[in-house]
Amino acid sequence: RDEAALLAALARRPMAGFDLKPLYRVLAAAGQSQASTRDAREEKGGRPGPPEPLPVPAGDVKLAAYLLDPVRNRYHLVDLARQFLGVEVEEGPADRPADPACRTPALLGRDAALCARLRPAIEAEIAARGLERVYREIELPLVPVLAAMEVAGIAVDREQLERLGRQFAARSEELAQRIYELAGETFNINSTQQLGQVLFERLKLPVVKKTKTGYSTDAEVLEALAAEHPIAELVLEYRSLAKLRGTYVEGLAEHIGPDGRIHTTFQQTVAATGRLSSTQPNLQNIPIRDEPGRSLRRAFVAAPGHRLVAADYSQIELRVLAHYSGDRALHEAFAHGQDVHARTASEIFGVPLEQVTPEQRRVAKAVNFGLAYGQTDFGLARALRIGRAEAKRFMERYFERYPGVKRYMEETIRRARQTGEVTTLFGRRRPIPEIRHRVPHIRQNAERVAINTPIQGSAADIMKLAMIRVHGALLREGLSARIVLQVHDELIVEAPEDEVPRVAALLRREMEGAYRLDVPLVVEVKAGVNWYEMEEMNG
DNA sequence: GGATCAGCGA
DNA sequence: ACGTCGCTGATCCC
Repeated sequence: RDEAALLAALARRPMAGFDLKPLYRVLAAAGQSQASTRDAREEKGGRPGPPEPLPVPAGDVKLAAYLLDPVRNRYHLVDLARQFLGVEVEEGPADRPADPACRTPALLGRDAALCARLRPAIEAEIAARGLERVYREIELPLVPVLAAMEVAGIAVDREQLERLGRQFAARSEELAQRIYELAGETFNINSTQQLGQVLFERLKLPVVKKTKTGYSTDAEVLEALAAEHPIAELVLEYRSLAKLRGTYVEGLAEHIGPDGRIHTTFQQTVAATGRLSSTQPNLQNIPIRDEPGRSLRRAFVAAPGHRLVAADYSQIELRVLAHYSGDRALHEAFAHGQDVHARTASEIFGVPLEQVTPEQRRVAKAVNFGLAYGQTDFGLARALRIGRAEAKRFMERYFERYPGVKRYMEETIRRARQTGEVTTLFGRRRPIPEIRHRVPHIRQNAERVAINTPIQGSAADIMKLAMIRVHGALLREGLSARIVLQVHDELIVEAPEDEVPRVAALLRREMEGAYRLDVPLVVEVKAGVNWYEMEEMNG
């Protein structure tokens, strides 16, 4: 009653504050329940009008502080007060939202006052550092979008999840028994310590790699040991099933709400590059590469009468690289809609595009990927399991054929060394003080960060803009479809069946048009009743 | 509670 | 030293 009126009043007026997304989440949830009662009332009276969109926040000092220094591990009001106002205070409700004890009128008022004093100070710094656009045009407008996504959540088929859990458990049990037989004793396979004793002391297998504290038993090691002893392969499969059961089946089930949906939290001030992250649970790392992990995606479903529509940017990071570097060959590949990995294979192996073999393409793909991360010949050699000299030849060939890319990378490092930071397309900044470090491996690590951040960060800028556009367009066009997930280069929308064609077209239009690069942005759209089986909707 | 190891995604 | 950015679970030790 009073609360509903208060929320309605808040929802009408742009607000400034500290970490507004949780409040927006409350407002979005209130708006949603209001809309559903209104729809029920108007059931006989024709179509309901579009819902009132929440206003873009007028300011958020936490977001501003993140843009000023995206590498910090926290953005507490007390730290900002010290840094920008020179005042020393104890933590209040803004910094301890989970602690009801500090939610006193005095401290609530104090935090509000701190916030009000901080805003002009921090926003002046935002303007001075050229961060006005990324702040006003990206991060602030994104707040209501993320809040709406979190409130929407994604529907999960608990039965399906549990069915998979039972399958994983049965196979897991089978593997454990065979592992104990081969080991000659039972032990905790999940314990790296105990597993190390079994493999390297009891079975006397060769030690290929060590960790700080003992034997390494990671997948790379076990794959090498597979040639020596049959236990290794069994442990590998056991491990992957243990991962699926613990992290995904049980971990996800705990987060299914009374509405049958999982409502993740998108973190907007965590990733140093400007990406979002997802927690409680993380829905940005649901398995896809291999079965049976991939089958978990069958448990992510559309509500009855709905479909999931997934739209992903094709090769967005390489397109950003093409844009930044101006490299002719890379431009040409994208301008002509070529398969870039095949094109790269054709360049480095010196064969016509049509004669590229799958193996050559696989190698080229690894080179293309590694590039954006500043991978070395050593790393490429390990990834492809080839010799270092051969890897070095591939990389040299690559840079011969894409000289613009080489120039761009050298220039990026040079500028980073000069300024101590790198920036993205939208002017997002990341300081990299280590780029001048005298210890080579620290400096080289900084150089990789300098190469990767503008690429990953610009792709993040583009995706965030696209999310704002898609959310706005869905509301404007009076569609009921809603964005439910973002996975870095992919958006998942839940749409009523009859809206699917319009939503697919809208996603393509708004995502491809989010930003104008020197090469086209291309979006691939798929739809289905769950996140596993999706049919392409291109054309 | 925190460090370490491991493994999932883009 | 060797690939960027994240998050979570299990174990082990404090």
